[in-house]
Amino acid sequence: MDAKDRTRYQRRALVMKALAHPTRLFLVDQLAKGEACVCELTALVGADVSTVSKHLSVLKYAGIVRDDKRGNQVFYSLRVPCVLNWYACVEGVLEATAREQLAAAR
Amino acid sequence: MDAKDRTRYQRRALVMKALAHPTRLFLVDQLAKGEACVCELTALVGADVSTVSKHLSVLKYAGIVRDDKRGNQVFYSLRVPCVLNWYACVEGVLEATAREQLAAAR
DNA sequence: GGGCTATTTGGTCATTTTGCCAACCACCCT
DNA sequence: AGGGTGGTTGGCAAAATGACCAAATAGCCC
Repeated sequence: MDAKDRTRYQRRALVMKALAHPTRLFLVDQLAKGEACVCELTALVGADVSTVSKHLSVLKYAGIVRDDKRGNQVFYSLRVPCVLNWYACVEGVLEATAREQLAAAR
Repeated sequence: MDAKDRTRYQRRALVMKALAHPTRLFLVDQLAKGEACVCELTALVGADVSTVSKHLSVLKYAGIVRDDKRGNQVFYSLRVPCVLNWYACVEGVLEATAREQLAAAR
């Protein structure tokens, strides 16, 4: 892995890292239904506003969501919906694991 | 986000976290070409064997790779190839970001 | 058995990540 | 201007991660 590879994988990892947190996955899931303001998302998550705001800024920095300030509030929306396709794969991983554990226990 | 949601997103995050590291992304990329033993992967990564071994165990725990001990060495292979499809999306995110930054700088 | 190679595990330390609070900024309204 | 609401930022303590070394384990080969 030379220097060029390293920066390439680091950039990719930045995007993955942004999705490597339960709250942020939840936020993406909510935004899949349509844009929402920080206040709505905060209520749904059930954490401090500042916490949710920081999670959103991580997603934004990674390029996954976009923000749009309208009047008093900021609306976030998905910029790259293709991440939603990952869920099927993730569920596949989890199911395969569950199945395997069952088989091992038998 | 109730307790049930939380455990669901935590399980998903476990899979995402496993891929949220440059070295582990590199390992998955290598394994996409076919199985490889820890010694080969260690040489490719260029880090301590123990470090690579731990990265592989993270991937294994997440259910992304599988290990197979044959004689003296352990061969790892991809268990869920669908993660390879994510790269296109990640690259899409990165390209969109790059394009947008160019536009902003203009 | 003894030595050798391949891999995992335990321990330690430095770095990063998270979450909350408090303070601050931006916008709206009167 | 002054007050209220909605968000972001800075700071800090707690928790999680990552990398290396050293030690332990497992499977050859002689």
